[in-house]
Amino acid sequence: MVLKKMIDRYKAIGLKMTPQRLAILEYLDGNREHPSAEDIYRHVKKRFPTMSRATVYNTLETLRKRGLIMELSIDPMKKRYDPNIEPHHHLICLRCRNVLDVFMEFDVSVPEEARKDFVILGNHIEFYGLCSKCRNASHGEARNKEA
Amino acid sequence: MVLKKMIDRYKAIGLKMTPQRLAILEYLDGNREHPSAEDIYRHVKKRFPTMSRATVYNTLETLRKRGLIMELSIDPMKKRYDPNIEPHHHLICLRCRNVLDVFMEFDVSVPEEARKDFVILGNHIEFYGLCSKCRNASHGEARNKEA
DNA sequence: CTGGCTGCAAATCTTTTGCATCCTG
DNA sequence: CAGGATGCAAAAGATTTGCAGCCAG
Repeated sequence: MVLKKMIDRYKAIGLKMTPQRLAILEYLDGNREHPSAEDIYRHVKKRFPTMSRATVYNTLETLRKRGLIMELSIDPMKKRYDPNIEPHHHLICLRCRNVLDVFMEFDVSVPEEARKDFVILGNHIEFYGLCSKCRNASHGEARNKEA
Repeated sequence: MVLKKMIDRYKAIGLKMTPQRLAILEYLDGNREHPSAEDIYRHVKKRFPTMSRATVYNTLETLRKRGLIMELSIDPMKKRYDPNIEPHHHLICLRCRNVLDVFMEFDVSVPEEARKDFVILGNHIEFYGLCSKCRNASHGEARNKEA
């Protein structure tokens, strides 16, 4: 269970565990939907009516800074978050913006000369295309404006 | 000259060429800075004081839909645009968010079974790290909040 | 107890939209 | 001269910030 590990790490760093944060951590645990801050807010607010966006944003930023979650630039309009911090890549549906994980390693080393003056610390591959739902539907499901 | 080609294509599609749009196209022509809408707005406004953001956003969206420019999700906070529509990848500085082009091809094919139900139309690799400026400076240059 | 956390509100930044007017083709 | 384009203002969406009060450690 990743959640317990997260909580332990969380406390180990000296952060306080509040019920609000626990709810956020629980929601993120094992979540494969790459939710946005708003997604998270809407979800946790159900059981936590007093929850505020500020708390969600604060918590996400804290988790990100401590390396417990990853911030994704997959969506042009908003940040999305991934609780899976192991290096992996993504399949992104151009139509509905759903995101699937790709757990594979690729050899994408950039030759010395091409990266002169630039220290490469990691990489991330976005594969873009159409998920099965959107592929079979020339209508609906769309959350963006490809055209 | 890419600009002339852009203008020709622009007209060929049946779009009207206005001085404002020409200014935007000129600014984008050969631009390697991967500017945001605001960057473009600020620049063209200098010579075109009446220029409005709406015009910039309208034009960028039109260009994108017609495939004359690419919209990049490189920056978590805003869209950035690339007039170079040939497939290529990017080196992204985590500190100052500057972006360098990488004109290389990589073999990143995803095995059939791994992409079942997902039609892959393309890919884009983000290499993240530190540019030379930021590498040598533990201060300044920062446009974001890595920590 | 105390510093970090919460939540509300206000502010900021990016992008979109409505609409009257303008101007390219 | 028609329909697309412009520009202004207002709205919407995403995120940040200020601050008083709260609570986990």
